[in-house]
Amino acid sequence: MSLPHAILTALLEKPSSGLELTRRFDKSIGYFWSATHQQIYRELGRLEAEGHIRALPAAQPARGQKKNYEVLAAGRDELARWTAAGQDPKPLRDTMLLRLRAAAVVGTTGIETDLRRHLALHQRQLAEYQEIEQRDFPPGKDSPQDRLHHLVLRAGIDLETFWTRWFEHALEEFAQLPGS
Amino acid sequence: MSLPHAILTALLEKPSSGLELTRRFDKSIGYFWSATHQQIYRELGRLEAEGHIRALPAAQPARGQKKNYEVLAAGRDELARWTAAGQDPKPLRDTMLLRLRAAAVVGTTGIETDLRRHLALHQRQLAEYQEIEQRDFPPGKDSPQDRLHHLVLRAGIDLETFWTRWFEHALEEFAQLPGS
DNA sequence: CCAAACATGTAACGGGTTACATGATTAC
DNA sequence: GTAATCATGTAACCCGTTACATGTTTGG
Repeated sequence: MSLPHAILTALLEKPSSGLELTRRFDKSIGYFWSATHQQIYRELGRLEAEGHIRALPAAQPARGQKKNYEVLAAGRDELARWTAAGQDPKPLRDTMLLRLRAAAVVGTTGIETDLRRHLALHQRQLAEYQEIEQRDFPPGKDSPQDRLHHLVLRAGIDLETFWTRWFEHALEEFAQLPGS
Repeated sequence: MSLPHAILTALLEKPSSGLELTRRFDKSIGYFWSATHQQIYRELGRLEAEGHIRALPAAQPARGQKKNYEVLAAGRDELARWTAAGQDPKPLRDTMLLRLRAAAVVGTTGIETDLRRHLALHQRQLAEYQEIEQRDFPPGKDSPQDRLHHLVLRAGIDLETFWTRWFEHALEEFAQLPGS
């Protein structure tokens, strides 16, 4: 139950239409909570039915017609409630780690190529985050909002740093493995 | 489509019944791919129907009766194929980061307690992983299987290390935030 | 005018989660 | 004998994914 709250957050930051939200979920909030346009439209419908958001007037309820949404007081309250409520962290679920475990049984043939590819992807993501940091968080900016946003970005940067190092280490190990 | 392959891996490591698998998914493989007993039974049924595993004979097909499964050649082949095939990494999806982003809009009231709780949980998980490392991976052990298992465990240790540091950093930031 | 891009949806499916159901074995 | 535990399942629901459908505006 996080997608509706991701949408509420995005709409509070800036009222938008479904497609605009989809675009914003390709970056920004999407960096730690991705969603497709189908999910977003489905959820916008529910949020509107629950009275958490409303379509701005002057928007015809027709297909192919842009509909802008804004958050209502009830929606803001719900988001505040959800944000403050305790939640357990989700257990890790990582396919690559599972594949390495499987490789210990059925052999490592073919994985190394994908290890290299994943390393490159994580390096690229890291570079992207670092650019955002330099562009959006110069030393002067430190309003409470900026500090929170920077904290979140820091998590992304440090996570990608961890993964790039780990994949490098993994490839070193593979180089020492017999029959590779 | 990873759960069947997690199960195949577990069954190749050691033939088991559904409940034994469930127990093993609470540790070991479950550290990076968790599953409930309902998921496991559903998937065991499918894997058997597809001819990837079979129930060992001398097991009555009755309710409440233990059924041990072993992997067939077709199952091993499928696991090898899946392990070698290229797969894209899943985008990050983290509730706590989303909550911090929401907190930048609706206020930070109430989150700090949960930050502390999560920090403690990650510290505990880290300690557990470190115990496993000391117990299962003494300097001498370095067969290819051991190296792969150790590599996976290393990912867990380094990930939890990252999270503990990040939560500590987050709490420092919160200490400097006005109105906390 | 027509193709591309914009914009909003519907339908179907599969995996993960939760609640519940049922039979067999063991401990007291 | 009966309560707890072991063991295997069924059913319903929600979310994420994929494929497809439909209408509108804009550029050439």
